[in-house]
Amino acid sequence: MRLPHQEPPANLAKRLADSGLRNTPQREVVYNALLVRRDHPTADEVYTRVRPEMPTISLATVYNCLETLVQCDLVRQVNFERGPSRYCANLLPHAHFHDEKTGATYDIPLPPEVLAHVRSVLPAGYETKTVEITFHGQASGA
Amino acid sequence: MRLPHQEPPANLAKRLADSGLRNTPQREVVYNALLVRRDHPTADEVYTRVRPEMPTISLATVYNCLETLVQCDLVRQVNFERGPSRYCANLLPHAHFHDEKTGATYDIPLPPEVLAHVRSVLPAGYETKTVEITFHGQASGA
DNA sequence: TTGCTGATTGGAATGATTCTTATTCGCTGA
DNA sequence: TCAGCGAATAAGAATCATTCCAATCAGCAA
Repeated sequence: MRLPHQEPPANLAKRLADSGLRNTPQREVVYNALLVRRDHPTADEVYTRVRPEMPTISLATVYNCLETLVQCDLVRQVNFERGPSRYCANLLPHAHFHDEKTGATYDIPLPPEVLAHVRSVLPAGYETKTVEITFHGQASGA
Repeated sequence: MRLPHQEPPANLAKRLADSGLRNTPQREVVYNALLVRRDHPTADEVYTRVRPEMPTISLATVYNCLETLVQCDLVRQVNFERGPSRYCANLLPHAHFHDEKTGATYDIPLPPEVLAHVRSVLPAGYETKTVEITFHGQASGA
């Protein structure tokens, strides 16, 4: 059984082409880093993870690649509490749980009916593309 | 009829005392600035709004006061998309709507049952204190 | 009045991100 | 295959929000 949120990396080239952008080795390794370890790394963390494989890549390029991926809708950029941005390759509807003790972030799947219910609170005249839901608290190991 | 989200500023002294903190003129003007104009200002905007009344206040103090107010649960700090933090004196449960065109932020009241429904997606073992819900889109004038 | 503690100031320092500029790359057409 | 062109990358400077720091300052207690 293939996990539905495991987008095959082949999508990258297609999505880039659809946006009129080129595929490059840098974009591939950056995207792959996000697919391989889905722990919401910062740009800097992606940078250090990617350098063993591509030692000449620059931090600026990592930032550029991440921004490109976000614009191609392959990656979600996540910000809470004024720290560095974090990046997330899970494209299924999900909320984030932010553990205030450890700082870790977990994906929480979001059933369509919950999402619909949340959207229903919007008065007429508010057109929304995306909804972000973030829980703050702490996750017990149990 | 008094609007339920209009906390009388008298609360400030009490809340500060409850936390073992002092009330100061700086904290008062900063808190008042948030009550008077509830448009989710940044620290810098609060700074410029407050200076006419208190020209000697420093930006660092504005940051300090805002942080204090947040810790006393009198003010919510809001972050989206890696801009400066914004501050919100509305303590009723509400979501935020962020207009991507104008950059404005609107409060969207959140009925308790919606909030409960959202919380219900959390698996066992996730203890949460706060939930943040942010819509991104654009609000039509109509 | 004299200390004491917490609060405020102003400026320096930090950290994440963006900008700038030069260089390189990859593709297209000759 | 080669020249030309625009996009992408690299390296470092610059920016912006925020925090830190050291020196006062204010209010209360002895």
